[in-house]
Amino acid sequence: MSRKPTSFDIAQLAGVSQPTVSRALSGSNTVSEQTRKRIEAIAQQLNYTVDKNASSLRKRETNTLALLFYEDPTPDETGINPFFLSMLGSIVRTCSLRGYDLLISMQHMASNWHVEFEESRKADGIILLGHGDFEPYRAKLDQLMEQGTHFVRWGHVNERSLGTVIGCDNFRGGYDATQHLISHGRRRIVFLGHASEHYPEFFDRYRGFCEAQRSAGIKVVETRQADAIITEQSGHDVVNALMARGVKFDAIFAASDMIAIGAMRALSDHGLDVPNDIAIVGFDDLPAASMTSPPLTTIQQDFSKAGEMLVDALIRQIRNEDTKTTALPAKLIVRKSCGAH
Amino acid sequence: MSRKPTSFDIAQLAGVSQPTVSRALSGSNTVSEQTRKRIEAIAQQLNYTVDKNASSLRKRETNTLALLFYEDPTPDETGINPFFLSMLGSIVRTCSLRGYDLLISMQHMASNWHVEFEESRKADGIILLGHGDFEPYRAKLDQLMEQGTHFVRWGHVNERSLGTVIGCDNFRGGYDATQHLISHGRRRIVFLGHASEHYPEFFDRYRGFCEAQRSAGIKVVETRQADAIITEQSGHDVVNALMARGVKFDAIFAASDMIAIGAMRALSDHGLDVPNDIAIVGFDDLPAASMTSPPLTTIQQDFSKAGEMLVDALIRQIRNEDTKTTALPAKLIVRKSCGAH
DNA sequence: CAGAAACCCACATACGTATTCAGACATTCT
DNA sequence: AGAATGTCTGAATACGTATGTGGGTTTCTG
Repeated sequence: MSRKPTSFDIAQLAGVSQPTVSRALSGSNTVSEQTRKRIEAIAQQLNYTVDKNASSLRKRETNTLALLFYEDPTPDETGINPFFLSMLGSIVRTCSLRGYDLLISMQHMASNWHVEFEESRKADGIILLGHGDFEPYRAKLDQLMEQGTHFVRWGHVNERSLGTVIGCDNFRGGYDATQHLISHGRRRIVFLGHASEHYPEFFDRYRGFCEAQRSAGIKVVETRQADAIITEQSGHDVVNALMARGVKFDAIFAASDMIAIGAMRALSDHGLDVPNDIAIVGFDDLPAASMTSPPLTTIQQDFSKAGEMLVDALIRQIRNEDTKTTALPAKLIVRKSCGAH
Repeated sequence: MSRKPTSFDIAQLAGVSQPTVSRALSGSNTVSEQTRKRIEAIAQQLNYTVDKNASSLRKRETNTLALLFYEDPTPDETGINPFFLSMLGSIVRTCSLRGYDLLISMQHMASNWHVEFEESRKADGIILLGHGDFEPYRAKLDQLMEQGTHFVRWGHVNERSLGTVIGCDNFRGGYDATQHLISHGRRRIVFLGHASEHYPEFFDRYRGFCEAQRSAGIKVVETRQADAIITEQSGHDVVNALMARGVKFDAIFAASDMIAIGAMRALSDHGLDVPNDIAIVGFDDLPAASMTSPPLTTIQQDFSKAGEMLVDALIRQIRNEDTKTTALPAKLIVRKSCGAH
C-alpha cells in the first residue's frame, strides 16, 4: 500500500471501526485502555498522521495562526522591516509551544487579505504587524472587526484602540532616553523621526522627548526635530540635512536604532566623534545596536515578550476569553554611544 | 445568514447547481459566459471564499509550502540565525508571487517533522534551512527521500548532495576574499571559523582561503585558523584567544559577518585600528555589514536570488519537473574594513 | 428533416475525519 | 432474578469542494 494510510486502514488492522480510531488517537476517555494501546501501536507503525484538511474541515478550526506583514511600498527594498524580523523568532517559537502552526504572508495595501485568511479557513486568527489604526489601514481593520475575525496587532497603544493591541510604552521610552542624555549634561538634543499622527509610535516617543526637556527646564525648539523613517539611509540623510541647515546640537535621540546607525555614519563622515562630540541614544535595541562602534545606547523593546503576548492574546481571543490591550515597559540599555562613563 | 457562505448558497441564489459554481469560479470553460458572470457577481457580493480545507481535501494538494528552520540548541538565544532571516523576506515574497501560502516552523532535532508536514497534508513540500547532510540530519533527510516528500534545502553544494540543494560558491568566495587581502599587501591572514566536515560551508570557504594563499606563494600555517560559530560573541572570543596565544597577523578573513563584527569589537578593545593595523573581510553581506564602522568588506550572498530559487525549485519538484542542485556566485563587496584605498 | 456534433449543466460521489446517537454487553443494585 | 446503571463501540452522517458521467437542448451538416 503506497498511499497515505487513513483512519480506516488503522481501523481494519486493529479490528475496530474508524470512529474508534479517531477517538482513541484524540485522547477521548470513552475508549478502553487496551484498544487504545493497540490502535496507537498500529498508527505508529504505519506512520499514520491525521489529515489536517479533513480534520480542519470537520472540526471547523485549523489550529493555525496567520502572521501578516505590511509590506512597505518600496519595491527595491527586498527586506522585511528589521524590527519585525526580530519579533518573528519569538512568534514562531510561541506558536510552536502552544501547538499552533504559523502561516506567514506579506501583503500590500491593494490586496484584500482581510477576507482571505479567516474566511477561507486558512487560519483561526491573524497577527498584524505594521498596520496602524489610521487610514488607509483603518477601513480594513473596521472590516475585520465587523466580520468578527480574530486578530491582534502590534502597534500604538491607545485608550480607543481598535481591537486588541500589544505595544510598547513609547512615551516613557522617549522620556527616559532624553532624560538620560540630559543627566549627562547634554542640552541641545535633536529628535530624529517623524512626529505626526501618521507615525503614532514615533509621535509618542517624541512627546516623551519634549516632556523630559520641559521637566528639566529646557526649552523645546521645533528645529530640533527632523523627519526620518526606519532605515539606515534615512538616518544618514537627515543628519546631513540638519548640518546643512546649520542646526547646532550635542546629542541625538533617534526614534529607531536604524536611524541612529545611519546618523552615526553621517557624523563619522563629518569627522565628529561619538559620544564626545555628539551623544546618541536609539530605540528598539535591534541586534545591530550592540554591534556598532561605539555600541549604541538604546531603549530596549522586549521582542521575546512581545511575540509571546501577541500569540497568547490571539489564542485567548479565539477561545472567546477576554483580552486586553497592553503596553510593555521600555528599558534603557546603557552602552557607549551616550557618553555615560 | 451569519455563517460563512458556501458554494451551495451561491448556487441557490444563482439558480444553478453547486458543481456549476465550483467550475465557474475555477475558470473552467465548460460553463457559459453568462452564468459565470452571474455567479461571480453573487460570489463577490457575499464575500465568498473557497474553503481551503475542503478544497485541499478534495484536490489532494494544499498550495502551501513549509519552511523549516533548524533551531540551534542554545536555549537562551531567542533569535533565528540572522543569515536565515535575511533569506526569509524573499522566500515569503516569492511564495506570494507564485500563489503559494507559506507555513513556518522552527524545529529541534528531537521532533519528527519529517513525517508531520507533508504526511499530514499541511504542505505540498518543504524548504529546509540549517539542515546539513551529515549526521544527525542525514538520517532525517534519508527518510524524507524514502517517503517521497518534496523538499529542497539551502546548504553545501556537492556532487553527491542528497536531494536538491541551493547554495553558494563558498570555495570561490573564500578564494576571492583572501586574494583580495593578499593583493593589498597582507601576508599573515587568519581564518575565523570552523574548518571541518561538520561545517561544510565554512570548510569550503577555508579551502578557498588556503588555495588563494598557495597561489600567491604564501605558506599556509595551521595556527592561522581558529574555530568560531556564527555569532558575534564567538568572533569576539576567538580573536581574544588568538592574541592570548601570541599569534601574529595583519588580516582576518571571517567565515561570517557576525564573526567579523565580533572580531572588530575585540580588536577595538585591544586598541587596534581597522583597517590600518588589521584588515578584515567577512562573508554573507548581512544587513549589519554595512553598518559597522568601518563598513565591512565582505563576500555577498544573494539572498534575494537564493530565496527565489529555493521556492521555484520546490515548486518544480512538486510538479514533477526536474530540478538541479545549484551554486550561486559569491561576489566581493569592497567597503572600508579591508583597507583598499 | 434526420443525425451528428457542440455546448451547458445537474446528479452522484469521493476526499478523511469527528461527532451524535443508539445499541451491546457487562456489572451492580434491590 | 430482574432492573438499573455504566462502559465501550459501531452505524450513520456532516463538513464543503471538485470531478466523472450522462442527459438535455441547441446548432450544424448533408
